[in-house]
Amino acid sequence: MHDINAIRKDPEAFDAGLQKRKLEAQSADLLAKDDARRAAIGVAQDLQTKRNEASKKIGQAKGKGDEAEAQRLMDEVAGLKDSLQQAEEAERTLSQELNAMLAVLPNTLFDDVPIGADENDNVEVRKSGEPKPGEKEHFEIGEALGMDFETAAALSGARFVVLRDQLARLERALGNFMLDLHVQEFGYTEMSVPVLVRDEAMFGTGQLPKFSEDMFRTEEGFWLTSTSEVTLTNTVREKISDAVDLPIRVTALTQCFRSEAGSAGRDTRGMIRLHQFSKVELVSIVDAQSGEAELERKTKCAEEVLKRLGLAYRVVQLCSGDVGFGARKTYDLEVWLPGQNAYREISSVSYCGDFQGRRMNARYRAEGEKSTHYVHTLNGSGLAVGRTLVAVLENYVNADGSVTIPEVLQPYMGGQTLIKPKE
RNA sequence: GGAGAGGUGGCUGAGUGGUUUAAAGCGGCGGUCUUGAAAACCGUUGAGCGUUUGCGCGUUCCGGGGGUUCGAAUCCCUCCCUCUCCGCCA
Repeated sequence: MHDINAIRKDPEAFDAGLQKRKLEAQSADLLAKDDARRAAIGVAQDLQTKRNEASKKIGQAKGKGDEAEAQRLMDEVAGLKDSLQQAEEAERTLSQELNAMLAVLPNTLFDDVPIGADENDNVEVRKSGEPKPGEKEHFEIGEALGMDFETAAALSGARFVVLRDQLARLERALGNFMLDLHVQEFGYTEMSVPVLVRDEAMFGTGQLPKFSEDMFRTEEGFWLTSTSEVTLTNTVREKISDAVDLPIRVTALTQCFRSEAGSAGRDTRGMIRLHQFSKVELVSIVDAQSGEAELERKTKCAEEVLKRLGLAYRVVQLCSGDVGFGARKTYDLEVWLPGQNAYREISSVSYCGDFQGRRMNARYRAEGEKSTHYVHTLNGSGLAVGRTLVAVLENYVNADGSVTIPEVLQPYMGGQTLIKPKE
């Protein structure tokens, strides 16, 4: 959510920011609405002042037992009520209209975000590891090991998967390994959170009101979280934190649910793009000064998972056309998939400034300061577990169809070093 | 699912239609005293919005939203949440 005061102060800068997102200038419309709103507030407040003064006098007269005087005063302000209600209604309506306009505007990009149309214009920042050649895609490798799309289709339809036996355990091993790394070495606090949330939580992180069609909703009105960014970030909703408690770094391994409404025909085979997948999420709540450093730190935390798994990857900075709605700056981690002969997104790490903090009304109080500030938020995958499983299969497959278990995962697999197709 | 009780500031908690401000306590901050600290005592301490160069002035907020009234924390409607008992249940 944007700060209308900031827009009023520098409308040109705001419109320039929208233009970088390929959106029309809107400051004129917003400020016109804001002017009307503030005028309405002034009118309503004047009437409230009159009413309060009159009511006080009536109370005093009644206290003295002077009913005639009280009645005279009441007659005097009889007309006030209607005009006050109208003024309050006008103020309410205008505020709601302004908020509705602001709620659908994306965050302002940082100056260093490169201009571009889509993911093809993203800029490579660094690379790690040597991309290997390979022939088989993960679903070809996985078939013999317990990756079962037919059964999943019978249960739930397209874009679901059933993992059996050693693959199921490998998925669990990956999740546990990631959580342990972030908790033990990077100071994140592990959380177990709901996957069903209310409208307010989805609004706070920016999924609502604009992206309702990307998510699933229950008949009771709950939303299934598309990422635990929603729950982890909203833990500070409507709260005022002490600056000494920042940064708050939290992580969770949850199932994520996405309708994939706009992606028909993309990644239809395999487990790259599913309606349900598990992901380890990393969220930070920080003060206004620490955001950019935290973005670099979090990116490194996510990268470390890939390094320890021995997977080649690259870091790209998203261009203006690819940065998400709530973010000011985003790094994607792309893992090398030999079967696809390509780097594919496996993590996305974003700095949102105070955009979500303002939507959540989440604030902090700096030491020695009386006033409050909105918290700054960051989120990133650390990593998408399903896609990491894909990467392990394609990078560690052997000629006989078996898959070597990366060393760091072996303790999580009971010491097992290899998973083999059934005879 | 049935019945009942509740939601008040950072925390505890009083306040059932009015007479200046949501009492009081705790916690926080400042001060007095002290070599220093503790204790005691004194003072101070909510979040927004509008307006103003500023001091300030005004206004809203007692779970959310509406309503009744000249006037609402207090009365009415509605939604959300918490707790207790019963039922069901991993």
